Amino acid sequence: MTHCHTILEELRQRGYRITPQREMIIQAVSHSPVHITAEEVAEQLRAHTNAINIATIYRTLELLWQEGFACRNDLSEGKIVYATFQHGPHIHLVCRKCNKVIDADVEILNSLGKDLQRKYDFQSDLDHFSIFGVCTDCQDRSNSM
Amino acid sequence: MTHCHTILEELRQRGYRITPQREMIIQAVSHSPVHITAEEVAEQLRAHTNAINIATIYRTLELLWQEGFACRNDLSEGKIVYATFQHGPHIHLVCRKCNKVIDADVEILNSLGKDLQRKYDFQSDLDHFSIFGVCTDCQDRSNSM
DNA sequence: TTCTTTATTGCAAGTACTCGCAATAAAGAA
DNA sequence: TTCTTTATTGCGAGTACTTGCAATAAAGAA
Repeated sequence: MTHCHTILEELRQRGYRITPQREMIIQAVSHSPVHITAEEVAEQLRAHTNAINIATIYRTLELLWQEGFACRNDLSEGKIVYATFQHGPHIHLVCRKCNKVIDADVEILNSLGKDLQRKYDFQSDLDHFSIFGVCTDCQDRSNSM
Repeated sequence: MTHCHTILEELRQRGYRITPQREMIIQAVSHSPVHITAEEVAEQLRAHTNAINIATIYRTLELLWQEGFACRNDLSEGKIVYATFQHGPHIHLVCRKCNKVIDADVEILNSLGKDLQRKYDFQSDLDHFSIFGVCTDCQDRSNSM
């Protein structure tokens, strides 16, 4: 609740307009305990109203990402997932062979973030981050073939 | 030339079949000096033959990625780009505000790769890697608003 | 060389997402 | 409160990519 309102207030202050559609979409994303897709937001909202267009949902999710209120991850499932930063930062190690996702510790990225800031003055989004590669099981599998 | 044949030979040894389509697609990708999209591969191949279906191109690019012969990057331009490892590893710092892409040094990721290997036995694809964030210019722009 | 197996292709339909444009409505001004 | 400006929405069309399935053809066996 509080979190939603913080985002809405910040958006207003940055000159964006607060519409009922945006309120509902932000509520849905920031209350979701897990990453959520645009289609899942749409499903949730259809319970309350059938008056929100899917294009608006895509646009709002893009906005939340661009303004730094949400992360946006391609988990190689054919869909992009979004989440607000309510639920603690983490890294996804995504296996490109079996699509398994391992959640890793953020600490591992601390020094990288600082290096990128220092060397390139680039403020990197490392809080919810995906790294592709090959997991243990799939490494073994290809060795034994 | 040599590079193509290495990939083809390796694929055959892993039990994949070598078709004229795959040969042409691999040639196109591995000779491209820059990242290339599926549609760009199709354009190039249309010069030689008009007999390759776009679905085959997508499938072959996916295969090259899964088997570790190509990288696959979402540069947030609405298209996915591919490249083989001919042209030296690098990192893309992609600005989520203005979509600018800064090429960074790979060395910056060396310790991360080792950490992920050690802690999670995860073999990460860090050779052509994208990191989203906000570039210098866009940081300044949002501070002054 | 011919046969057999089955991976791969092409096609057409489907899904995820984007974009241009006219209509609507938020937010500040009067 | 009403007016004005212009960001935002909904719609429909378009793009990027995926998938199921029958037909084709690569690769090893005979």
